[in-house]
Amino acid sequence: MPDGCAGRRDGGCRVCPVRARSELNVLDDFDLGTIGHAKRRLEYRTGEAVFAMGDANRGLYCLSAGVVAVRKLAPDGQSVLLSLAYPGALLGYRALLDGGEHKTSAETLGPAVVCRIDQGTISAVLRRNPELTLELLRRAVREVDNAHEAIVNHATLSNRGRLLHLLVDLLNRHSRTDRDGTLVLELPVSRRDLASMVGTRQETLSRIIGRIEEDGLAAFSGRRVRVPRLDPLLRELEDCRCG
Amino acid sequence: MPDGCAGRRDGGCRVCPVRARSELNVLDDFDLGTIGHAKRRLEYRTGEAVFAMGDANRGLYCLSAGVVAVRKLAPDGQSVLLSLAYPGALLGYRALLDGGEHKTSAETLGPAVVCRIDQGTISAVLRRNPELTLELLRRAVREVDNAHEAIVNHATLSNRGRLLHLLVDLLNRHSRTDRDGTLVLELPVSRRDLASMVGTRQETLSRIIGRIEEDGLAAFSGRRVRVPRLDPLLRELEDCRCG
DNA sequence: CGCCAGGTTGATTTCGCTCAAGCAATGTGG
DNA sequence: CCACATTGCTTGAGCGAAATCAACCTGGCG
Repeated sequence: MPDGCAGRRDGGCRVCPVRARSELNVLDDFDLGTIGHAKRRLEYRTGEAVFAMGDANRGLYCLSAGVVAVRKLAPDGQSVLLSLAYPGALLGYRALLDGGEHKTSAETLGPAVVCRIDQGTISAVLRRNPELTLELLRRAVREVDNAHEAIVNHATLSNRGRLLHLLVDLLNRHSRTDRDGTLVLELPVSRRDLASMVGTRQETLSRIIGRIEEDGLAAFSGRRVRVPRLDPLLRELEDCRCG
Repeated sequence: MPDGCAGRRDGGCRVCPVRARSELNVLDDFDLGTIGHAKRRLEYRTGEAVFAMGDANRGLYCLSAGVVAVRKLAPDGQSVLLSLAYPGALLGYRALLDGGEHKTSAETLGPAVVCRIDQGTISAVLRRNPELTLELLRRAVREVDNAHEAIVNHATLSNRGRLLHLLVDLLNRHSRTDRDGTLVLELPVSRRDLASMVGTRQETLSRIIGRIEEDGLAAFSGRRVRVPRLDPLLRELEDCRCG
């Protein structure tokens, strides 16, 4: 089981420390009790699908522990990794709102725990709490902004620039500092997925990584990345943007 | 002045045929009266900015007539055309919601009329109408989906494929059928912007257009595009996707 | 031991970018 | 009314980056 005691039966959502980080934290005790009763706690192993593109909406998912990849399948079969979700993230809210099928798929990248709140319950709670709607709206707005930024990055940065950008993001998200001050990052994804996020082929990615290592910006070894100094990385990024 | 009698003083928003197509159509007469009083009708000429990236939020904009380009300025100065807005579209709702600066700019592509509802008024109306929040949420969700689709297209389609895709979109949006059955499309944007939407340089775009003309799929002449048959265009698009 | 998935490396080719010139339409000032 | 600049678009030549195809590691596993 992954770390985090979230989603346990005892106390339900009311005391769930992960839930408190999600948009659901605007709910009062009553509604938390309601969804705490109605929710189902689901445990996944690596690589399982929480939902898949084309699936009918079955409610709202609250990621309690683990990391989930949000992908979209292109008509030609190849998949594009759109984003990573971490504990506290709500998944499937888009399909919930337009009542249609999921337009993305969510797949665990490691052991994970997800709580599902069935459609009837969450709809009722939503109707009772405009606050929650507003919070979801803010979330959606952030997501639009992120997507726009991704589009702009894709249009203006080089492959190398995008990889560096992604690295900085991931470093901010989950890196620890070694005793000698180097940042250590455990990549949550495979090379293939990494390439998909950067928007290139895995072979090309491999070469880019090689060049980054030559430049001494970072050292890759399997899924472990060691970054001795963050500054040169950021400086490089600035150069990519403005040059 | 562009076509459409929308946004006139007489009757205010209540009778505005354009407003009825926007998310504001969930409001009742009372609230429509409120915003009808508070709104200001703004007339723009070609190429003027409704708001610019970095501007403080000044309320919600309802596009009444004309076409508006939504852009994002990259740090290096080049601009990326993210989407086009048509009458009935609400603009600036994202900055309104997170209370921060505009993260995109909106610029008229021709003479246009926009109604601005100041922040105080629209905020009050929003508080009173969870319906409207929900409607905006649906809108935001659609926008996320669109952005995701754009990302996937960018990752999987060729330049030619993306241009064809864009053409089909634009044909659906505003083309008229000639007497001999050919579709005639008046492009709302310059070559430069077209290139930005496709994600390429204008020179490259020019060559792609040349090849499309050679293949007899469409004839470009300035901003006028004539498409004799839609089917082969769609077939090509399918090929681009699956091949 | 052989197999296999995930990853790297190499050789080749294709594609799109850059720089540069050309061209048509439009505007401007003398 | 004409010389001249400006703008928007097209065309061309050369080059560099990345896709493609293919071979080759390397570690895990039956």
